[in-house]
Amino acid sequence: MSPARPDSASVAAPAARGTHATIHDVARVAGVSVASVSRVFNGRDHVRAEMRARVEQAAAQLGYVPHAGARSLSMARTGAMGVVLPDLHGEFFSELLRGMDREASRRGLGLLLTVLHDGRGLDTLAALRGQVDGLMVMAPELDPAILARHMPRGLASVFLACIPQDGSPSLRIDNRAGAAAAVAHLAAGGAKRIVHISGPAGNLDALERRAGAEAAAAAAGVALTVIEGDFHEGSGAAVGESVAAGTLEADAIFAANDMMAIGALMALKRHGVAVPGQVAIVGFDDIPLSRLVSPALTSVAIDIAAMGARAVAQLAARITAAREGFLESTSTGADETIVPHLMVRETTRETDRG
Amino acid sequence: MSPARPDSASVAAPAARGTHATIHDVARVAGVSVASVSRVFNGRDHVRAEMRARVEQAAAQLGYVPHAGARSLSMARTGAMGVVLPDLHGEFFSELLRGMDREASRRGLGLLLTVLHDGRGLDTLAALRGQVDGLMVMAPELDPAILARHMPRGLASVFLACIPQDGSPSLRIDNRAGAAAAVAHLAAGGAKRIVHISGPAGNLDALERRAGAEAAAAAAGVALTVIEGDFHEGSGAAVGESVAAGTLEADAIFAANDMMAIGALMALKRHGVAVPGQVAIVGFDDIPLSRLVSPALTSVAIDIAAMGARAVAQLAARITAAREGFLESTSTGADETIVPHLMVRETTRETDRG
DNA sequence: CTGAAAGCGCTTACAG
DNA sequence: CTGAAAGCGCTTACAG
Repeated sequence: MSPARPDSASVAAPAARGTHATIHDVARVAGVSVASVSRVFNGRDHVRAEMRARVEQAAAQLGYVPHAGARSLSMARTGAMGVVLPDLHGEFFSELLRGMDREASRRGLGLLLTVLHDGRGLDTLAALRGQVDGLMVMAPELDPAILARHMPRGLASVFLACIPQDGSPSLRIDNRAGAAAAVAHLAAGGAKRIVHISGPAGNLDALERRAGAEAAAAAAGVALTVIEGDFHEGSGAAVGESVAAGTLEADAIFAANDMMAIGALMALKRHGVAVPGQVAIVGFDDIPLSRLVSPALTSVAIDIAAMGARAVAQLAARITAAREGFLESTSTGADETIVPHLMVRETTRETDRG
Repeated sequence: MSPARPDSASVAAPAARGTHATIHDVARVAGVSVASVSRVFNGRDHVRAEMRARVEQAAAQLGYVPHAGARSLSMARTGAMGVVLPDLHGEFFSELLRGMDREASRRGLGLLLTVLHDGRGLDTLAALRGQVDGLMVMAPELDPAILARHMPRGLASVFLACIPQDGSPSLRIDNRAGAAAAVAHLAAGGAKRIVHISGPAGNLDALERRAGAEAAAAAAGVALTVIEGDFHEGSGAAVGESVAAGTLEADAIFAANDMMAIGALMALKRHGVAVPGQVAIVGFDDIPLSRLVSPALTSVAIDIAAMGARAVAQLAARITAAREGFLESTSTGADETIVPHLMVRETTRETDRG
């Protein structure tokens, strides 16, 4: 209705300056109703070939692209899934996202990333309503009650490596079993005094790994000293330094993740301590890097990408179920537990090069 | 209007089953207009304290959360930025996302991820209109013309490491300078026959790095043989094997990225070739891993996270400019070039341990 | 097969 | 300060 800028010489310019053509513009140019334009673009209903041609013509001429936001409002479906992760770094997250993306893009779904910088970001979760169809939440550090309080009510969700709230399915790593396998392996290799570098207190994965390590150590009758780390290389290095200096006695180290294990490994090497000759090492996660350090790191492996893909599949199932009316109280989609396995490499076995 | 399910005993249940309370529900319960509810939640206009209290009461009682989709439709602002990346893996991407997230969450913005699996996914780009406020696109492998054809018209965007289309600003790495520095460093260290493991043909970064390497080799008067790789560890390993076998003569290797450099390094070590004693190695990117392999890899460093953060900042500026009416033809936000620097480590310098 | 109209859940001039 | 109404750009029963 507003007069077109006279200096705009282009064909059938859309309404305002800089603005996109809308479905109304296309309808007007094609001389049909907006309903028909919608039908042509969604292709479910039947439309006459001539109508289709005219609409497609007009759309091409105007450079029309449907507005995803408007569409999702009227269809009550956004085509995106929210991913809520703790502060991201390292290969664990790129692997997880990679797996999620693989499955999501197969289904034509987008991924909306939200990072929780230790707690901050929680309030943005509720704001995700209407922006995503569901949520995948990984928050191993968070008090479940706090997390629960911030979850947008009624939004389908699946929890990764943290305790599920409502009937939401969860994907859990069997941390106990993995840690126990690591310690049993070290004991079988002759270790007598194992140091466990744990994850930060309050982290669920960390707690479970520690419990598994303690159980296995008790079962094998070997000593286990726990030193709290923070999942970063530095805290592993500190332990390595202590062991090299003799402050801390150990013939084996089991770290709650690979980065700490690698930190310890580097520190020991720096001080000329033979690995695994004098001190054997096992990590957890089996990030791609573990294979590349030398000696290559023995680690408890989980298929991180597969876990991401499973999370997407579970969430998709849950969204469908919700749409078809099954209420949320029913736990749709059973929980899944991922059982890790030990990747034995050079840090736990004598190699022929001294 | 539809009769509430009689078995639902909960207080003031929202309209349909499983459905969220809307702004209308809150307005009804609070006994005010929807406009007032909106004002309370947006807090720009003045509202009486008593009104505010009643609305907040009602909202809390109903568990009301504003619908982001509806909001963004009427405000023409989604609060999300689209990130378009090539198939993601490795630390480069987690670093980039980390940097983007840092800046985006500071601004209260979300990140919507779209991965281009070599070309597939391009058609989903247009569908992003109305779902994000702007786009950050990294597509070094794509024909710029093809990319241009698929870009949603009129959506603000910034290009990373690829040629900008319209007046969109771009963030470029000075690949030539970085590669030249690497080769000059090798030549200065005494290398006479350098093998360059390039990235895949058609990749812009790869082309530029190669060009920089060739120029520097010519300038230094040393021989440079180019072998095409694919940016993955395996192709670097293959070159390492050839060098170890003597099929390929080289006293230095410059790889177009770190993963290939590490592949070569591992292969050489496996065959007992001394690094850097017999063959020196330089990589590109300086991913965190480079520091951890042994000997630690000399590499051309770029601050990847900072680059991600800059992209977000540039895009934000561009979105603001577009909103305030500066037309897209004007190139808002100057291009930025990031100059890498050489991180010298053990693969190019004799260490005291033989 | 096609169109007029209502509706998705918000925001925001426009009047009071 | 507050409310009624129009509008954001789509989709989808409902009639024809």
